Amino acid sequence: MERHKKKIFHDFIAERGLKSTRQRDAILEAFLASDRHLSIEELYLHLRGSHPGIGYATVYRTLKLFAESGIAREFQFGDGQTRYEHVAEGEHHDHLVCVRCGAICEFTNDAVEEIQNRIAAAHGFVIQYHKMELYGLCPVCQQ
Amino acid sequence: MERHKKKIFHDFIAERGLKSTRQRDAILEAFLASDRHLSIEELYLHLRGSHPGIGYATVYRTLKLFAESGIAREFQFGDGQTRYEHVAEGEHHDHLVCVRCGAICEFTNDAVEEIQNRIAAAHGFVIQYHKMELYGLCPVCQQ
DNA sequence: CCGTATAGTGAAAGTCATTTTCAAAATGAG
DNA sequence: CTCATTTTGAAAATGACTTTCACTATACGG
Repeated sequence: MERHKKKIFHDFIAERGLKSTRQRDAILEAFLASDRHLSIEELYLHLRGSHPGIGYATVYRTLKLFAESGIAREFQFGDGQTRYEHVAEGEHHDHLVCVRCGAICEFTNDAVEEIQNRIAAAHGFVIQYHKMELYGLCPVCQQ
Repeated sequence: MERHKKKIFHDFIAERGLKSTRQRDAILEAFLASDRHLSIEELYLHLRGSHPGIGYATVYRTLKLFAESGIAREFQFGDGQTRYEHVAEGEHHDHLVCVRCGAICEFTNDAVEEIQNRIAAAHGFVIQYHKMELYGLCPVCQQ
């Protein structure tokens, strides 16, 4: 899976005539090894340990490339920071977000996909993707 | 309905020991008379016509109060601006967003509420609210 | 290997939406 | 009306990103 994503990204790089650099590899490595739903700042701080000298701007630019290549997806949960999560081919999931501690939990639900299609049809939209987020208190924060 | 929202807001103001000012009234008026899903900038520009002199900061501050009082809800659709929409008591709706022209269309669906409860129960969350957004092409943008 | 065109990098400056600061003005309880 | 308190507008500050720019690294054609 990780090997697969690396290949996807390298193919993407090659296809666009971009170059493979130690920074991009380091960031890809860190991203794949990371928790899902990392913010750029979190990833940047994480990287500083093993690869000092990698700049903020490079992390931003590289994460954008990940998103374009399809191995990552941008996400915003209202805390003002963009987060990037891993994308598994063919799998779609949605999120539960704890309003107190910020914990993010994933779930998949087929019924959601079905509803989406019904609603889209009713309004004449051609859907490309959807987001569903449930906000509330996680088990821990309920005390 | 609008009268009702004004009352809710004034009660909220009173309850918190805040003051009622001409600016807040003007902004409330403009907000209630507006299209739904207005960004702060749009509302600000709209207000400049009838109430020049109202500052950007005041519009921001006041919209936040609307959200706190429950008559408005903050929303982000990935275009970098926060939008505020009217909240009708007891009614919840979700959105269809056109990825090309930015048109926002509302829909309500009871099945969504039911799914939400099932998923929340499965993960031990106590849900406070949810967001569901379907992104795609609106009928016009499909050509 | 090596030269070179081209892309990438880091630091710092620039954006842009939103927030805060602060001195002056308005509100409203008494 | 008085005065503590809240608001306000303008401008400065913030914070998350983006761009700029001079310098460096990559990779393809010899």
